Amino acid sequence: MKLSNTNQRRIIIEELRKLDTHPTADELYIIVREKIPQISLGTVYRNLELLSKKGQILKLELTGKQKRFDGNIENHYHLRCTKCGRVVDIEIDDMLEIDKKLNELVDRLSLDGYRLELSGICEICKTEK
Amino acid sequence: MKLSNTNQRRIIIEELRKLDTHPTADELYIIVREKIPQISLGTVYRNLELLSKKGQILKLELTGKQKRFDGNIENHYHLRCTKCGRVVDIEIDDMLEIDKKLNELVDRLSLDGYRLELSGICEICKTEK
DNA sequence: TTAAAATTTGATAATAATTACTATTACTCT
DNA sequence: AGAGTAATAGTAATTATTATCAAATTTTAA
Ligand SMILES: [Mn+2]
Ligand SMILES: [Mn+2]
Ligand SMILES: [Zn+2]
Ligand SMILES: [Zn+2]
Repeated sequence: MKLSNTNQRRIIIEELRKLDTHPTADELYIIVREKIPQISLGTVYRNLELLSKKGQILKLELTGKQKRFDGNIENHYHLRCTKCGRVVDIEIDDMLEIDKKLNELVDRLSLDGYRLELSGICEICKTEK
Repeated sequence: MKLSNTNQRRIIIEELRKLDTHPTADELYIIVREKIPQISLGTVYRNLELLSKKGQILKLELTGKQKRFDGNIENHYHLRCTKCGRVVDIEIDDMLEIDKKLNELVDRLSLDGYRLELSGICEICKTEK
């Protein structure tokens, strides 16, 4: 099935792509309402789900009860801050090697993939005493 | 605060330790009711939460909406089956190396830890059909 | 041993996050 | 433009989990 071009859908992707905060559906809903005040929360949920199925965005099912979404579909890793709960992108060279090893494992065992989540204190929490 | 010795708590740990299926709270509730028919679901939730905080069991927050629990607190890895949804233990030599690398990373960046979940078809689904 | 203090329980209510439903509206394709 | 398909807003329902609280059980310590 192909996706129609609706205003709602376009704004949802646009606004998500502006963020690096990995918002939850309700967080993005608040932002999108500034552009389309009458949009419903269900529409945001529905589209985030659809878009992630189509591979246009990422759905992050990490620890914590709410799903989060990411407009950046490049292969990268996330750190969940144990203090503030933020999910932040992590850029480490070592990851390349670990990623390689994990992909080898996945290939050899004919698996689908893996999900890796680091946890610790984020940079923001580190700097602000 | 120390935990009292209640019959409910004892049976919950006992039954969980007999399983390698990583049951959800409601799945374990059904099993425990065979020993203590009047036990309430809230008691099962409460105790699983407490016991995991005390480190006596593991709480697995993997993909999927329900939390799962594990009586085996040894360091080991899990595979979520994309077909049947089961969570199964995975025993692979490679994991040792990957684990080592990940722990090095965690140490060097002063993180807390990491969470890794593999996904693919489990052995049971592979053999049947 | 016993009684007060602390903890836990079962029952139930409440909450949080997500999904389902549906009449109406918007897109798409010709 | 008009038929056919898909999506929307608004709302209800569902699912998983947590909270509340009086009664029961367990612990502590006299
Ligand atoms: Mn990201
Ligand atoms: Mn296990
Ligand atoms: Zn933080
Ligand atoms: Zn399976």
